[in-house]
Amino acid sequence: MPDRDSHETALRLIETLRQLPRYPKVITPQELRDRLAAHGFKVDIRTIQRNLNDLSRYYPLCNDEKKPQGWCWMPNADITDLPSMDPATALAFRLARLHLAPLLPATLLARFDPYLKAADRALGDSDLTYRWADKVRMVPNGLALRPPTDNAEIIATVGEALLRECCFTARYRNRDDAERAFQRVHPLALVLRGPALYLLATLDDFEDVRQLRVHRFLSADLQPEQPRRLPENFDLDAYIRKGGFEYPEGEPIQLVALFQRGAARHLDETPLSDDQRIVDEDDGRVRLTATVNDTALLRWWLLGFGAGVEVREPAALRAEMAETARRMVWRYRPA
Amino acid sequence: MPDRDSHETALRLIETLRQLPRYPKVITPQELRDRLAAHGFKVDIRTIQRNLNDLSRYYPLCNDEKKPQGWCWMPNADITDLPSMDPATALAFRLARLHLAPLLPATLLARFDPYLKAADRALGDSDLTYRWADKVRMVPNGLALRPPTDNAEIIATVGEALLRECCFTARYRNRDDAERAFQRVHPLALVLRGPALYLLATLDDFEDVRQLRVHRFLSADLQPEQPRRLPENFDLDAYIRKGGFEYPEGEPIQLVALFQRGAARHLDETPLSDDQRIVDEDDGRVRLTATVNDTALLRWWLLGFGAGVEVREPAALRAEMAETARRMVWRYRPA
DNA sequence: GCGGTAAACGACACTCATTGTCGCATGGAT
DNA sequence: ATCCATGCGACAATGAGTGTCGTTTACCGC
Repeated sequence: MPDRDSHETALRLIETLRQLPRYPKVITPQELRDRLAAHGFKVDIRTIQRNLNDLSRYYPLCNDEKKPQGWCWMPNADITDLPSMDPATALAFRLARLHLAPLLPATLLARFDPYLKAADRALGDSDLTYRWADKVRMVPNGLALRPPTDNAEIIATVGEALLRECCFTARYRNRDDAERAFQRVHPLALVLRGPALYLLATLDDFEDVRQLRVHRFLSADLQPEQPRRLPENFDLDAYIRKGGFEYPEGEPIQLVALFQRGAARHLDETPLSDDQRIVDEDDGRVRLTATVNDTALLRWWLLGFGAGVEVREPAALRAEMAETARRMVWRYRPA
Repeated sequence: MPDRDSHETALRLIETLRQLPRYPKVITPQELRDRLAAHGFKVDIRTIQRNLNDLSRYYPLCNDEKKPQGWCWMPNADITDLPSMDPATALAFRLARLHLAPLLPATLLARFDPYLKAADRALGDSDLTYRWADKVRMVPNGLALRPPTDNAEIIATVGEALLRECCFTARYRNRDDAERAFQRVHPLALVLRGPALYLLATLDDFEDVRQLRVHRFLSADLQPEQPRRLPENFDLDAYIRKGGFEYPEGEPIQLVALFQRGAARHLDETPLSDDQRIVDEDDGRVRLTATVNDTALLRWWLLGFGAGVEVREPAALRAEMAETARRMVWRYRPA
């Protein structure tokens, strides 16, 4: 792309900044030369050395003082977005952060911090001294469970192995605290259930698909040379649908239930299904009709209303609720 | 910052790209000159005009053909991160997206798309043809309610008014479908409850704080000149704590409950509280002890287990659960 | 329709930032 | 100790980027 007014230098410098990895990883000027050449920038190594030194005066770059220099962004370098973040996106990040705080492992959540900082900066730039902190909140509508503590490196390794479709070696702590070591973990998929992160994988030479809690790994080391083995006919969606994670997908049913008016209020605004209908009853309750899947979660959700709901149809579900209620009473029978 | 080897041009071009807003907004070369000058780059307007034309050959920029040209990034322009996204962050975005899909209004969720694209690109760059799509899933651990449909412009306007602490005019549809018009909405805070987004605001000349469902706004127009009025002694946290959103914060209690073993399994890994303890009982159940807040959500969560849980302490809560169970049975009494 | 104003743009010459080359210093490996 | 690769200072060449100026274009008020 050599032309008059091409700003080739500027474009190359931007590409240089893009190619630089963040701290733990580094890149040598030689490698950088190849990468840039692949993007159409053919320059001398000397120029790249100079550029890196120059750029490091304006951006938080650093290099290990090794012989083939390894350059990288400093670990806490701010993120610069092109185009930079607009207020609406900044708001989305703020709100997302509120939602995610109890849902994502802490180390993954921390990955968003530079973006949140970018959001604040994007706002601060335009003479708005204001901060979101005083202006957005979340009111939990579920019980806040503590997300498991985790290890940043291990999650990163597992994610990278999954991505690169290679194995990793690992030590793992069982539910009963027994420690096991695996020579080859063949990662198949990551599954989130609430805040819990599961890895589906086959182990060593075995064929069966196992669920491993990511936060139970004690160590994980990438084996880039060891390609992952994929079991024949593995179908992630089918695995989940069939109940691999305790929540098998149920059949669609036509739910009819009577709610106390207050209890069902927010159903108006966040409906259960697209075809949901709510009509007033004579006794002050409301009748909800909706097509939903017949799952354990549905029961759990209905039970949460306590005596605030009465299932009318289907009859089987009504019977089940009634039976559950009787067993609850029995639980609390006087001794 | 004029110096030998300063790469002043390149730095200025990067800053130019940063200052360019995304599509609906535009910036004129004149304004750009002032902005750049504020960052220490003093150049002729002619140069900026040239730069913009040059840059638009390499980046998706466009200008309305108005007389003072308005330049901007094209609406679907990809995001370039400096430093670019690493695989672990890309993974975090993927997982976050899974969590957020049912929680954020669609138009806010869409704000993340460029970042997800950047994530894919970051991976694709390093010869990994691989896509996350087949490898990450979420298993919902709550009933999936439909997030309300919303309007991108209205959310953006509300967010911006909140941020800039100015009013906006609006038309609003009440719960009972009556339409109201407000000359001045004074935005105080945004509150998320599940997927529902509420604006706390005072209206026109009134002093009382109202809750407005953002997705019920029919229109919203920013009034940048009209500064927001803040009621005296408004305390967002206090407002929520006192039950402004139906979930008043309860007193800490010492919960003791017996769970069926299977039901409590995941409590091991995502505890209720930091001091939670779980011990086996003789009858095959487990005894959970934890300090939690005595809230409606707690009841709702406990009820969800149906007969799978028995609250032992505190006595008041036990009595309440027992009473609820009796009323449930009564609900389902044979006609 | 018409003149006035402001912005955009083409042309051009100047200059200095950027680059490749070369030579020397440094440091690790054989 | 020697060799090789790398980093870096110096320097000269050149051409990219800049300000200036003059012309063209579009818009606005009268």
